Amino acid sequence: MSESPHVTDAEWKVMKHLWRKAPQPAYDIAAMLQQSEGWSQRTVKTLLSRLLKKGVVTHEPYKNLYLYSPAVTEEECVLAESESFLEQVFDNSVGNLMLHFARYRKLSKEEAAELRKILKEQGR
Amino acid sequence: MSESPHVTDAEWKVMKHLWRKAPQPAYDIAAMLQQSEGWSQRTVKTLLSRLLKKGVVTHEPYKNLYLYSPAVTEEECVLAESESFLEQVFDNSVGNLMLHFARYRKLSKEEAAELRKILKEQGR
DNA sequence: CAGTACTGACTACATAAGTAATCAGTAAGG
DNA sequence: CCTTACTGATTACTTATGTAGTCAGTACTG
Repeated sequence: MSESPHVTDAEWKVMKHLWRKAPQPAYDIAAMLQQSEGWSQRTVKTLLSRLLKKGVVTHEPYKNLYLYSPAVTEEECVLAESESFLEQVFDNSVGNLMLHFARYRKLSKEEAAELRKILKEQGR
Repeated sequence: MSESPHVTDAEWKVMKHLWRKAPQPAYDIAAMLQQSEGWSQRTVKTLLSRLLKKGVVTHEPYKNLYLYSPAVTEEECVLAESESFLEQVFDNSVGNLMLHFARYRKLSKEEAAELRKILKEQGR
């Protein structure tokens, strides 16, 4: 089930739109991505078909077209992607990963506070 | 210079060996990866050539063969990979990334302490 | 009811990536 | 010196990915 087949970069962008709002007709999704990415409608259609085949999105007939929806939650995808990244780049060491990002990218005050809270909770 | 051309999953594994120890003859690298990944020597040679062409590794003649060395540091690659991951999956929000990993993966006491230190330093 | 404008299905095509075989050169062993 | 065992270079082949075109069906327009 959580066997998410790899979602590629381009496909990921499609998913972002679907997670934000679903169900949606291909047309609307294509329109957005045409704007943001400069892709042709065809390109978006192709990406949707591939995502369908991979089982990452579903569609239901609506009038004479289909309405697309995500079949996996964003959380699941983020998790899968994160795990593979963690493994490949940081040899599965969350510690190193966290240190890396803490060093290279500043957190906002709020984020830092939130993070401290989580650390504290995990503390005991 | 830091224009690291994308290093793929398979190539990344080769780099790990090179970062751990260099310079090394192709033979040694291939032997290790044959063990750990079950790849044929040919496969490793191919990966090395591609890395060479991308300029991510260099080689110097030694006797009748070449000794390979990384041309970019692990830090550089980790950084590049991390930036693109951060952007794709977390829309460039380090905060969200950190929260995600803090929630899904426990840190050891030492790591948590180290992280707190960094947070504190950044605090002011 | 004929034309227009969309839609999804299918097809296309170049480049990347994973995985490996063939080939020619050379150093070491007998 | 000839065979053997390696080496790097070149070539190969499959699947993935990015990007998009063609085609047949259908709903709205007039």
